[in-house]
Order: sequence, then C-alpha cells, then structure tokens
Amino acid sequence: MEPTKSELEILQVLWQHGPSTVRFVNDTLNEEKRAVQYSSTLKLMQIMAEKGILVRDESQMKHVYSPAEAEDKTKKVLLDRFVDAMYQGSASSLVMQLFGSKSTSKEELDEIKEFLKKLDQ
Amino acid sequence: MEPTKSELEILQVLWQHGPSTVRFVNDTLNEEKRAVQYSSTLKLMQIMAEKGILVRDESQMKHVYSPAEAEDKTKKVLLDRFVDAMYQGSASSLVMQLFGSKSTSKEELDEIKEFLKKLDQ
DNA sequence: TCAAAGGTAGGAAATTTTTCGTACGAAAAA
DNA sequence: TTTTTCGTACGAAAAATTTCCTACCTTTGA
Repeated sequence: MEPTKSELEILQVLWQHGPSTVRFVNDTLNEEKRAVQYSSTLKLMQIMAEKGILVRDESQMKHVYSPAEAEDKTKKVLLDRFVDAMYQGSASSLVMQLFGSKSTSKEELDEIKEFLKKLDQ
Repeated sequence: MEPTKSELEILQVLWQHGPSTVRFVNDTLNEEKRAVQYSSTLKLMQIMAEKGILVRDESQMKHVYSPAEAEDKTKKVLLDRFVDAMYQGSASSLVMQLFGSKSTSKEELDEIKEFLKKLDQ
C-alpha cells in the first residue's frame, strides 16, 4: 500500500527505534519533526493498523506498534517507484543526478565503488 | 514549492515533451496514465501556474505552459528530499538499496562506474 | 479510597488535493 | 450568417488526508 506523507514520518520513527507505543512515537515526532497532538498520532497509527501498514500488540494496555513489512522491502518499493516516476526507470540517471551536484565525501564514494565492484562477481 | 502527486504527473509530461497546451497534456495523461477530464487537467495547470510551478504564454488563444524551474533543478530537490527522508541523507545507502536487489544491466553499471571515476578528478 | 495521570476509541471537523459541471467567448466549418 | 467545435474561467463538489475533541477505561500514587 501507499503510505502518505504523515504515515511515512511514523514509519521512520518505527524503523529507527523499533516497535513503539503511540506515546513514544508522538514524543519523537514532536522533538524531531513538528508539533502534533497525541490524539492525532494515535488516530493515524490506528488507521495505519487498519490498512495493514502496521501491526500492533494489544496484549498490554499500552499497545505496541510495528511496521507490517520489513523496512528494506518498503523502502525498495518506494525507491523503485521514485525511479520509475522521475527517471523513467533509469537507475543510472538517478545516480548521476545524485552525485552530479551534491558534494559527496570521498569515503562515501569509495564505499559505493567497492560495492559496485562486488556486484560484478 | 512542493508539487503534489498529480502535479508531478503534469510536470513529467512537460519535461518529456516540452512546452505544451492543456489539450496535449490531457491527451498524453489519458494515453499514458489514466482517464482524466479535460477540465480537471486545465484546473490543475491553472493552479500550478498560480503557485508559480508553471509559467504560461497567453499570447495565443491556446495557452502554452512550461515548467518554471529547470527539470534538473526540480528533480534534484525532490531527490535530495527523498534521500534525507528515507536514508537519513546517506546517498550511498540509497545506491546500495537501488542495486541490492534490482537487476541492473552491465551497461548501466559500467556507465555508473565510469561516471564515479571521473568524479575523482 | 479516590483523585490524577495516562491510555484507547470514535466521531467529526478542518485542510488539502482532485475532479468536474457549466458558462461563456473565439475560431472554424457549414 | 449560423452552427458547431474548441478554448479558458470559475465555482463548487468530492475525495483523501490530517487534526483534534470528547468519552470512557485502567493504572498509579497520595
């Protein structure tokens, strides 16, 4: 399914910190992103659970939510969609744009080269 | 500014085909994407012009619309935003995910390697 | 024991985005 | 000239997304 913008923010918190309560997610959003009411975050996470984007453990009073799909899988889908929409599916176009202007550290570049070398084998 | 999903579809048509009339954009959307009414496309492009995402030439009866910003610039902004949101700004993480599972042609990989090599100089 | 704090549920409102009906003018065709 | 076609403008409706108020229950601690 297609996470909305706000849903993505919540997913990011869960990806970074692991399964969490609404309270924790809400606090994190307020610290790291923007002011948002507890009940808004709650509602959104409930909706995401209904949609199947999140699963929740209700065995305790404080429900604990986790992403239903693996982080990598979800990101991959979104990335592929992005590449298709923006670069007609051409991954190399994306890479060139990515490094074309942005100053990337030498370490990062070396890391990528190393990675690409291994792909050949 | 932040193009919405539908606005991005329109930008893509303009990027691919150059400055165009509403009629042309609408036909293209209907062929390549999905059914949509002429007046919907018109309205959206008018809104985009108001927002400053598009500029239009009204000297003829058939107004001709173009993107206000260069394609590269807009894509770059969206890409950087995507990297920040999804990969905490780590371009290499993105690249690894990109090629981690997707089967990429050898030509494309070589192209990227060549590109990266040049970056060093 | 009982007030306070903190949790979920649900509905409704607000906002943003998208869609389209309709009016009306200009151009083209009959 | 008259009709038909094709264009823009505008407003409003519809749909999707986001926000938050309020009710009510459980736990905690005074």
